[in-house]
Amino acid sequence: MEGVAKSNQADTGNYFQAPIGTHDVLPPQSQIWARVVSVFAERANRFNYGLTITPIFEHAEVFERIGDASDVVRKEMYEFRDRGDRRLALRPEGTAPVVRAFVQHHPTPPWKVWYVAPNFRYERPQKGRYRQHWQIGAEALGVSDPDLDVEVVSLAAGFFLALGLGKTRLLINSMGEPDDRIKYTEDLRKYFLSSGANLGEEFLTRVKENPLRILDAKKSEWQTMIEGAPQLSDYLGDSAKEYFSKVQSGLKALDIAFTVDPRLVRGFDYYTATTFEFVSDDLDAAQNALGGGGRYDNLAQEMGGDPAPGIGFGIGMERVVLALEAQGLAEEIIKDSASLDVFVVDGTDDEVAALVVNDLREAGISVDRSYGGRSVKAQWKLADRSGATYGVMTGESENKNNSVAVKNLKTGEQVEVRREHLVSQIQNSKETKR
RNA sequence: GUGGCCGUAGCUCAGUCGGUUAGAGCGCCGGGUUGUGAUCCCGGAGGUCGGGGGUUCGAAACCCCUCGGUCACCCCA
Repeated sequence: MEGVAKSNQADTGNYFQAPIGTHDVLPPQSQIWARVVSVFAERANRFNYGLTITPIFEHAEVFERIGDASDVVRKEMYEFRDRGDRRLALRPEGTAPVVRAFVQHHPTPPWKVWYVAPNFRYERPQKGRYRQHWQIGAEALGVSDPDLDVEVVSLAAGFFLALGLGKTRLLINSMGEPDDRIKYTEDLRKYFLSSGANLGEEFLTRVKENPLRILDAKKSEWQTMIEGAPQLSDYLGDSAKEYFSKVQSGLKALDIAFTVDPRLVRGFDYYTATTFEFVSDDLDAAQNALGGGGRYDNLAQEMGGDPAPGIGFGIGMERVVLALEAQGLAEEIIKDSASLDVFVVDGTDDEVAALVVNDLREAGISVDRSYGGRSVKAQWKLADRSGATYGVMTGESENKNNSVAVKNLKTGEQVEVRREHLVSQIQNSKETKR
């Protein structure tokens, strides 16, 4: 967007809605997000990865290190100058800030961290692709060891499994060492120029700028030619080959299914050696990647730090949620997490109901009530709709006995319970339900 | 950035070839006697027909612009 906006949005009254490509996540949908994050956090903890929180914006230079050939940097960054005339950018991806933090703080390797954070990319939104999207991810820095590659992949794979997304497929590849890749890129360019010279301007531009990107293009006219292209695997040096085969045997040992995809090149220039991607067949092919990552052994150095290898991945929150919905798991999660134990109906004019609510809540029982002085009938209606297991009502006659009415909203059965026994009674029934 | 489709109540949608006060289901609020939900019955609130301009005696419907959504490409999570 250059210069002044073409039209005055105030005319249309559309200022007060979420900006294009962003959205609000509200209850009960947000329960799914909470579940996804907690499942990941729990697994990250088991793998001894610690939560890391980096700024939502960084100096633009941090992200420029992820590659000049990538569209994310070239045309999708939310870049701006602050009042001190610093060039800043909203985070477009999760790895660069973590590497920057590693370079800045010199933690003892291996430095194993996880994060959940929003990313920003200025692009046309569509299903599963937004201007603000959340990624949940993990990075392990300072050590180059195939076992660590396997650990990182296994963290992600186990996460999908724990969520019930067992059908997620894992694709892996090796980008080799920088020299291998340079040689390969040259040959690839030569091949494309000789065999695809008549495929148009767009094709030629890409051959020039980043021939690797042609490999995963979706254009059907290009497919035959792509299939005949030289394969990166034939260019790997001995050490890269050995590393990659160790990663593969490590995955096999852990029973993690994968497919080697020689055309998996991924979006950022910083990848070296292992790259991987998790795809879901439940999502449309246009954005079926749930997550992906790889090794970036030169990135720390490019940020001015001492050479330090690293590997990590990012998983798209919105896409995981889409996959859960496609699998029919989303509703289940929402149902599971909406568990109100008690709804209190206030049948008197005093403070008793408020006290009952408070006693139950302090005892760890989830409780709601109505406000605004509604009729008892209306309150029972709300109790029903709240999904609570029990309705508890205060009333004149119960007050005389220091008791409340407790009604099982599923069975309709109702008993009078003395207030000093209420908490233990509800707690016991919760226990037996399990 | 390019192209296709779409925009009527909180939600899902109907609205015939342009023709009076724009409808339904669900949801929401209230009532069906004095303190009891789910079913049933009755009533009610809620709409600048995304916004602006135009054509017309007359526009939710037709045209243009714009905002937004959606899908595809590019690219990516």
